[in-house]
Amino acid sequence: MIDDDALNATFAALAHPARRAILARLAKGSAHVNALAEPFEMSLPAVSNHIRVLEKAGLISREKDAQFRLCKLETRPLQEISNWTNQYRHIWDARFDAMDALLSNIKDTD
Amino acid sequence: MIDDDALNATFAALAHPARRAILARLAKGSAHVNALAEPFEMSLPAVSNHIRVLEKAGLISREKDAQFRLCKLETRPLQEISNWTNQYRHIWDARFDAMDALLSNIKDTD
DNA sequence: TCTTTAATTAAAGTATATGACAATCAAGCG
DNA sequence: CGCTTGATTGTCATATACTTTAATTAAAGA
Repeated sequence: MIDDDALNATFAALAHPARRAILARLAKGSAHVNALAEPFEMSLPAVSNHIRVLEKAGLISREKDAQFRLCKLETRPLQEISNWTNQYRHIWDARFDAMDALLSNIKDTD
Repeated sequence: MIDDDALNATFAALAHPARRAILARLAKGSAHVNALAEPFEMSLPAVSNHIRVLEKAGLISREKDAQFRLCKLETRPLQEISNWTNQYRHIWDARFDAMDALLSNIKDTD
């Protein structure tokens, strides 16, 4: 299971609200570290570390631009967790169908 | 952001391969704790703790049956991370389209 | 060169996660 | 009741996560 490690890293990275907020910000466009840190109460080193975690999980990439680091959202890990989640979709579909049938039945006998 | 805590718990729970393996097993049907622990090298208390983490995240529920605990997969948190991931789907769609256009262009000028 | 800006690294503290083993609880059975 | 089975709780050790402050690197500009 080679991508087991990848899933571990991706899920762990997404488990922190600050990191999800950073991704949400990057979904609107690439940004530098200071700009990403600005909305947070946290210190800059703390944000820098969150960015490092996101990069190690492949959720973002960083491009050097003089003394700046331009951070960009990467979607591959998100696609992977989407695929992983889809393994279970038939189960919630089945339960929804069962619920639906139950409700129809109640309505019919009403 | 009330469901921020829920997402934290769900993503953190899914970040451990043993816990994902337990969910995969439960996708095939409900099972008792000992049955869930059987495939693992880990001690039973360790598995019991993983199950506790999954339950706190709402990913499973437990039903008492004499001295047994029947564990059942719950899909709501999985649907929630599916929804969360869908926020980003337009980005990877857009990038795929851009890549597609680029490849078409290369083929046209070939 | 000296300074400013952008960002990372280092050191340190607190907290939480993981897992082992031992002990315990709870329920059913002889 | 005493025993077995299923599962949890307690205690401990190790490791990793999160955050801060202080210091450092890297690049640009006066």
